[in-house]
Amino acid sequence: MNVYEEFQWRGIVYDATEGLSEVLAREAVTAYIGFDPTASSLHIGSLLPLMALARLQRFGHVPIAIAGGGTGMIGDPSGKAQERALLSLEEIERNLEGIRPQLGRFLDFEASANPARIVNNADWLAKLDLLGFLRDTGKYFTVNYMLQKESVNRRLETEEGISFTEFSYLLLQACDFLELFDRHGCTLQLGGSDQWGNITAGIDLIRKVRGKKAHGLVMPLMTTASGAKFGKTEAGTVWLDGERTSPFRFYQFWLNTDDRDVVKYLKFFTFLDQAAIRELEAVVAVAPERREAQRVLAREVTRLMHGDEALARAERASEVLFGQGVADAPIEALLMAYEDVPSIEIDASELEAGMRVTELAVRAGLVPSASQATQLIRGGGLYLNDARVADEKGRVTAADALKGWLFYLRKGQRERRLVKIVRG
RNA sequence: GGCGAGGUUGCGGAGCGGUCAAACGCAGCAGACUGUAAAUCUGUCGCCCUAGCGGCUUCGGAGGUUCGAAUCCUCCCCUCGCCA
Repeated sequence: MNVYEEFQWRGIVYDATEGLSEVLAREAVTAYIGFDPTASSLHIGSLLPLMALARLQRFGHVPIAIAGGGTGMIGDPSGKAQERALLSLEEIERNLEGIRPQLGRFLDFEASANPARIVNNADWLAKLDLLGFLRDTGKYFTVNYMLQKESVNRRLETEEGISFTEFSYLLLQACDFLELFDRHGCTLQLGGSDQWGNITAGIDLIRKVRGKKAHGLVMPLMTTASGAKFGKTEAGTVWLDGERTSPFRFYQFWLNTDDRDVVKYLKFFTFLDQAAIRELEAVVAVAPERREAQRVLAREVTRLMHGDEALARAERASEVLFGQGVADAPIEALLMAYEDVPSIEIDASELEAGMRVTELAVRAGLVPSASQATQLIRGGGLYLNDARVADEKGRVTAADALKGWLFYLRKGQRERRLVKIVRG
């Protein structure tokens, strides 16, 4: 099996250029994907392309990840209904620093035959001079061609329109592809399906300027069966950065995958082979309540992203918090959970006179204000140490804490906070 | 440039002098049911608190009329149609 077939059975080929399948079967190809430095961490929306690079490398091809320091200065209009605010240079630099190690996690730079690379397109885009750019690149593209690109066309129909800046984005990404073709013999670009226009622009440029054939492959945009945005939870975006989204949360996110999506996700986000996934699929069909597939998915992806140790902790914390009942849990288990669940500390002295439950919930970060805590309690959605809080005016003291030192707060089923009492 | 329609709470979309923090749908949050699922049903859904026929800030912007304006008037800004 070659990578293309691998991609196909996994369902990640949304569209590809003619002949790509043959090329991938025949030779080792250098391929790239660009990542935008719009935040200091990637989120799980980037997981699919990251995995695609990793798979390519496993099949002997050479992966290049572009950290878009140059394109990030302009802003990709693809998939965006509105013009975006420009990022400052410092922001971009900071974001790149956060993103680089995340890219590295999926790639092997030591492979002797096909080591991966990370490059920053600012290295060449920043050096372009306007006149040179207009003559060397601009001349190869008609405005007519650019207007036909969906990303541009859609924006032409909006009230806001599209700035010349973002309109030009297409050409920059085309330059990237040409540059990587020249520097590293890169002949394949991958991306989300919204990138098709940008990718084909690069292919066209390479053909016109170098007379060579390059390829593109785009992957489906992530959607969930319930129609909600993929990667968003009550708590917000699911980031790859463990500081932003703890491994515990990350693990929980995958564990909560809809039955209808789980097989798809296993194909997308794990290295499990066809047979293993088919087996899990069968379990989902016969005994969905076991959530075996979700468990495996959560385990695989968490391990990949955060490592074995963090995975073990996330699993244990999950067991304690979702298992038999926190009140009966052994102290070591609680301590362990304390490490992984969002938590705060409060001083024992603050509890002497009794603290309002509502304030405790606010302090723990479970709700933004006492008002909302009150509403939550009225709706029956706030739990203290696994018991529903009934009195919105109730107070707690150290005597109410588990083992005398821990409060376990819960909002509904999934949002949890721990509050540790410290003396000092 | 002329004529017409319009800008409402995350989105969509009612309201057109008081009873409007503003119908309804979606999204969100919580409850029931369950499998830490989906679907469904229920509640909630501007912000705050000492939770009350409570306070504060909203209906493109600025003024004005009125006891009282999202609703009326004036000017301005911005969209969308049609005509030129």
